[in-house]
Amino acid sequence: MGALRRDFFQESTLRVSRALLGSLLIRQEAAGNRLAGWVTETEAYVGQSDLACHARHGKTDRNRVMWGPPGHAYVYFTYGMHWMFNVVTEDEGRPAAVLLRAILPHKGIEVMRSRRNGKPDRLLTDGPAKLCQALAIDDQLYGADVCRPGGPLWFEAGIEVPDDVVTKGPRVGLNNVPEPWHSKPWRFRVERSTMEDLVEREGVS
DNA sequence: AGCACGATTAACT
DNA sequence: GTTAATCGTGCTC
Repeated sequence: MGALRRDFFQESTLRVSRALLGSLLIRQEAAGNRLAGWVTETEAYVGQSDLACHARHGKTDRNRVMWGPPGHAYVYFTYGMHWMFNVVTEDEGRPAAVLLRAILPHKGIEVMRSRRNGKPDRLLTDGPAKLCQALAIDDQLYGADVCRPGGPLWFEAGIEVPDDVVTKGPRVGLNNVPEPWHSKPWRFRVERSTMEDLVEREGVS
């Protein structure tokens, strides 16, 4: 299984968003914990013209990493309590990123349970802030290179997800975003149970 | 300097 | 279905 390289992310954000489904997100902590999960939900945020994208106001201290080279982590804090994790896409100078919205836990589930305060397993990583809590992703990982296996965070090629089980729909949580951006079908999702079936079929232990 | 609001979550009716 | 929690960010004055 190969790690996803920078050229994987230096691509159309919509294609990267779709292609990340089924890949394995790996979090290696300094303390020694190795956590991992299969990506089951993403959203694409595409440049300054996309009025849902944080790049819409131009480059700021918070979003500057989106203007940098692809394959780096854009981590931000919101609602006064939650962290969100994105991967920067497209060519350097073009601000765009994919938001990681959900994963299916694979390794380190005990650690995830404790971080998530003993919540039921199906609620451990089924939201963008939940997966950040479970994987201990916060501002320390701002700008981290996710193309370095053995670093704090990277992706490996995982399970192939066929088109007929992928749901495309509008991005969620965009309260004051005008059309047409509000309704662009830039959210990509696989049902948890479907992902479990695909994993089992693949015979991954 | 002040203010409205957020790429959410959990708890509640 | 509704709503509080909680504070950094970016906009307006």
